[in-house]
Amino acid sequence: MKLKREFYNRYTLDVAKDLLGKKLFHYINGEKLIGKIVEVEAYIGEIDKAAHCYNNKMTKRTKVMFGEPGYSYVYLIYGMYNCMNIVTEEKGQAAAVLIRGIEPIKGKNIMAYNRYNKPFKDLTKKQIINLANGPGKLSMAMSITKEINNNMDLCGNILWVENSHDDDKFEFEIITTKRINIDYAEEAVDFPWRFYIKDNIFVSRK
DNA sequence: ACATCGATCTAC
DNA sequence: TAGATCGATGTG
Repeated sequence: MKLKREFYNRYTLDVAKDLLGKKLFHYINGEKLIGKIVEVEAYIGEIDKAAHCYNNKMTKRTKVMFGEPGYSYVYLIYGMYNCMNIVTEEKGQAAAVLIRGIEPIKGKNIMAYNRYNKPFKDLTKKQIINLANGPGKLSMAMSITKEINNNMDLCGNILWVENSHDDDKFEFEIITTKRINIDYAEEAVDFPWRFYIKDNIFVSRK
């Protein structure tokens, strides 16, 4: 079932943990690309020097994070890669969850072409692992770009998240760590706001 | 107008 | 471990 807005309208750390194991959908060119979310990070504007919206700084780019929960925040990083976030908490509270890793479920052949320009069956074991185990990689694999997918309502029919009965069958343990590549963020460097599924091979790093 | 830099990835 | 690569942002 598609997650409703109420799911996202909660404390960001809870949303982040609860997104693990859920499935990210992107309907594009008549095909459904699906990946299980295995790694996330939380960003909360008010107190978090690592967040683009730190100190509730609203710019053209960060505006979406101040809006309704359940919208996408997709931005370009290092001039080359897209990163996808999901806006959380009530309107006016700037916060989001960065999706950092997915396990490819459906549309694997398209993902393989998006990443390596060849069919899934020709991928090496290493390339399969590297299909979507990072925020830039998963955006490329799932054809998510800021031009098309930023500020998109996840309660719509293009980009959304679902839970399923399958999820209940698989118990998993959540590992909590510091976030990655935010060395500039002073005390926020140590916030334990990264979460991932223990032992899942599609997590970006242990 | 212009300088700076990044919630990354890849190849060396 | 360094280089790619460019839009957003801040400053003047």
